Amino acid sequence: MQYIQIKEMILEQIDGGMLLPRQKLPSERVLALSFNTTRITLREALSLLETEGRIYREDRRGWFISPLPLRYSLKETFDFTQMALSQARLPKTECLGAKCVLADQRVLALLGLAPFSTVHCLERLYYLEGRVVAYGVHYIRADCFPHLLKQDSGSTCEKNCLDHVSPFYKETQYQISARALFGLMASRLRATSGSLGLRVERIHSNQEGKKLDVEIEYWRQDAIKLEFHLSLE
Amino acid sequence: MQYIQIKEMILEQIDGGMLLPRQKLPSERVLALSFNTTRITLREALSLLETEGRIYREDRRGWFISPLPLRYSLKETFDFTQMALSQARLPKTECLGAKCVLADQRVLALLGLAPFSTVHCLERLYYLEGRVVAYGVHYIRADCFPHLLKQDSGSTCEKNCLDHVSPFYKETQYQISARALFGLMASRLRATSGSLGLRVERIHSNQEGKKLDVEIEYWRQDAIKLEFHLSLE
DNA sequence: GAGTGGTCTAGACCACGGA
DNA sequence: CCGTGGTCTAGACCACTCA
Repeated sequence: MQYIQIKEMILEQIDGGMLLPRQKLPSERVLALSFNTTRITLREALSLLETEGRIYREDRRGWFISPLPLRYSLKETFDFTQMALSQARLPKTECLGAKCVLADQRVLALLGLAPFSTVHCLERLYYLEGRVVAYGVHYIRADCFPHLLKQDSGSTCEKNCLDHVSPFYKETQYQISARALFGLMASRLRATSGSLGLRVERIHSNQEGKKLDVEIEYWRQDAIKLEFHLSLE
Repeated sequence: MQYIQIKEMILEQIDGGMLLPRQKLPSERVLALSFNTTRITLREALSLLETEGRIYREDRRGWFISPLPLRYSLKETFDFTQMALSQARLPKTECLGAKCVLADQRVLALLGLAPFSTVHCLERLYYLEGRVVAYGVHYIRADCFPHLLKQDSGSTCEKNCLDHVSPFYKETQYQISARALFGLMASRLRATSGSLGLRVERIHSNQEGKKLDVEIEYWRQDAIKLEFHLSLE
């Protein structure tokens, strides 16, 4: 169980403040040498630290120290910028695209739509202190909000669409699961293919129980800590 | 990316119904041979499937097909038996111990207690169709519920303590995170040391905002899918 | 006691990132 | 172009599980 000891030693360095958040670790070969072992064993130790959320990988770029996770509060609406700022973090949201498209099978099912329905589709990347931490896609029923994207194609993405949609929210349905990140998703997050991510799905319904929109986010595993509270009344 | 293809081939077997839930896969050596590769590469493919929640490991026993995950609804109170039964699953709860102890540092902090406070501590294992899926520990303020364990030491554990405590619940605070399973925790769940688990923490407070108890659960990653809903009023 | 998974060694080649 | 991480080979030993 050599890799456990290696893990502990690296952890000491981190906890001792020798290594700062987002700092790059030495190369695998160098680390393997200094722990007097092979790359395979060394990688075992690194993977363990990755699972524990203490370090993260950027595909082909190396291993880095994880910053403190963002506390992600499960609320009716999701406002990344405000959530980050309130925790003294530096957020950035990048818009990847906003268009009106035919809903695919999965979206049809999630929103309970008839075949060939159209939805507005907004894709975003979320950054903290310059590091990509999540990819999010937002599908909004086009029949309920026909002019959402048409009015001002440029700024709609920056300016939160939520302003138009959220006033109608009555119920919010969450689903959370651990998922492996692959292909496009992985590369958008600069993650190694097959690494673990957290999937957060949020469906909103209005007063009449009609499903208005669905947001799906994929987070880097170490980037968030989920929390929320309920109160009886 | 040979291991991706191997993963896909195994997945086909599972989805094709050739392999049933909780059934054991052939040994790593046999699989490596039949895919004409080495154990290391084969294990890469298996780890990927594990991350995706399609198969799971029992420490030193082998790899098994994952059953469908239990839908875990985040509510004010947690009733494993009822949750499982309502989804046509076969639950079993095993009590590992019930005693009154001095609260350790961590529990003191979680419940906001004064040093040297005592708490009732109940430990349980949760099974589905005979497979261990979670370990849970429940700490309850002893000063608020002094006679909880004294009355009938034997049956208290079976008979849910919740009956005594839950009527006072007013607020519930959840925290969810991905954690690596180690040592005692791993062996209780028959998991390989270092494998991924889901940690669910739940703190209940009463009308006056006083924290009454905290439940901490560690779930095998593939065993549950978290969900919940909110509604505005 | 046979076979298993857990761990480890000592290499290798390739494609990509960054200078 | 160099060094990196991603991937892979071909073995080995040990402690444990299970029949």
